[in-house]
Amino acid sequence: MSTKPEDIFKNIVSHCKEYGYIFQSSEIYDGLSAVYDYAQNGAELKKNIREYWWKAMVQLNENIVGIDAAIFMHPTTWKASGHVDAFNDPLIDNKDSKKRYRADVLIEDFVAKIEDKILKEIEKAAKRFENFDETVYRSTNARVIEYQTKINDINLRFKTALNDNNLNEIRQLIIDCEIVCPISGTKNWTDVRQFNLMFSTAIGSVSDEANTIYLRPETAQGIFVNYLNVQKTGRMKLPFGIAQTGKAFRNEIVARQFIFRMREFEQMEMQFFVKPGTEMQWYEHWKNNRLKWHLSLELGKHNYKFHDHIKLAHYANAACDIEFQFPFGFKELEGIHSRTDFDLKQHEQHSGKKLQFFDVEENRSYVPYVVETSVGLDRLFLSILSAAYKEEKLEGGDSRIVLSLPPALAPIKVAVFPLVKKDGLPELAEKIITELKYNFNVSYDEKDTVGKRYRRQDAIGTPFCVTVDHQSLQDNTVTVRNRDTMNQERMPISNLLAYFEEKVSLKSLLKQL
RNA sequence: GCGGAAGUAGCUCAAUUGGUAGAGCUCCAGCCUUCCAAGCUGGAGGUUGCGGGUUCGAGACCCGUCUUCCGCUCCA
Repeated sequence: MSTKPEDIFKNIVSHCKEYGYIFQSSEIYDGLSAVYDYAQNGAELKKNIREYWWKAMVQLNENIVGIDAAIFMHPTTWKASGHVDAFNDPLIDNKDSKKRYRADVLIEDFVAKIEDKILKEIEKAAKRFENFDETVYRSTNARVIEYQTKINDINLRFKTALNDNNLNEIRQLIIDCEIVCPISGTKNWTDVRQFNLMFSTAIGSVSDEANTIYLRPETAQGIFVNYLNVQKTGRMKLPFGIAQTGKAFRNEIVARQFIFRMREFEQMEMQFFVKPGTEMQWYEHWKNNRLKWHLSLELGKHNYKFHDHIKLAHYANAACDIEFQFPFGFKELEGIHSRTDFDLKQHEQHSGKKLQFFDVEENRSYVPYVVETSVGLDRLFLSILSAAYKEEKLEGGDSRIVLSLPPALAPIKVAVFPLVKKDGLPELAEKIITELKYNFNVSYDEKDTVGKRYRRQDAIGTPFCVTVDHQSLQDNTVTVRNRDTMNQERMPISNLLAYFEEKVSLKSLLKQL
């Protein structure tokens, strides 16, 4: 087992498979690229993370409610959000420089270059002639006319090709224009390919273009389209938030790094609706609040940092990421964006419905501003797992692999062992299991030496092991072994429930917030 | 998507020039009865990712394909 930093990530990925956390999707059919399944332990951990987030957002904040909107949404939703137009780019690669370009941008840049030439001609002419009339010049100068004709031809072909979705024609246009790659200077182009970031499918049993719907690329729009419904039926007043967890789907060009970037993934988002003008104050509030939530997991303060966006998306007036130090470097974990009133206004326009809030104090209606917190559940899962994964060297040359998961998030909270498989010890252990199983996920193991059983539980991150020995039969006490310290403590069986309740429940995490 | 590398048991890896697919760990059934892995016996587990080709013979060589890793590229 190597401890070189570049190997740690590989080891974590293997560990995930070997101990039932994450399997590749459809593995028996050679797998499906960038799609993964959560296994028996992974599903528990993921569920616990989701629950912690949900309680921190919804249960602890009186003015935040949660919804569960459908993955299928009316197609117009994605026109309004900008996903249909903004993310359907025809792409082309130069085979020599290996650089990728948007085919439409290459053509537009080429057209812009010709237009520059026309402008230069006009500039020169304007200096030469008095009483210069640009319109006349444009319609009479042979060179300008030639340029303009070329532009018109290109634009016509380009427009037709786009409308017909004729990717071959777009490529031919690039070749005919003799457009070269600015890096390699060659015209050695691949085919033009369309990358649709959204997955589409057909609703209804008869396939028909009009029935195309998309699998949502983000959960946020499910919140925006329900803004008014929730505000009215929940009698919500600004500022208030709507939270949601759920699957989203993106047809990534390159999806890699295990579960960090998957085609199907789960988001945990909260859209916080505020009075315009107060958004920066709430933006700061949620930045701090969300970082505090992450730090409560005690995975190391040094593993987190803010990354402010300098280049903002079209809908935002402030944005930052909370980044986490993954084994492959600092990467985005959660985004906090001040989205202005962009989304609600877009939906107002496309739906024709007013999505406003009546402010009693000001006696007027307005479209609220939105501050968004959006965290990837799968990335959060990976961050927790990779921080928890430890290859320890113990005294005496021993080593062990332990997942030091936050106890409240561990898939199994307590394992119960009979020290030996006889003398009535298994029976007493089973009795303890029965007492604990209504409160916690518990596990029983009687196979192999007790030391081996401890290691097995360490590997899946079980925070506590209870061992029943011969003394237990006499005085009803057992030993409780701590995963991280490996220390043992003897206590009465009757104390176990309260002891574990304090150590492994979400309550202790929530109280830190 | 491009370039490079890889794919053999659940895991980690062997298999000389192309010549009978193996080990350790894990797992299962027992033995032992032990508070921190690696004691003993037995057992299960493989069309060598998949498909084709060359060959008397392919885990190895060739072609295709799928998946993974690294770099580039893209990223709401």
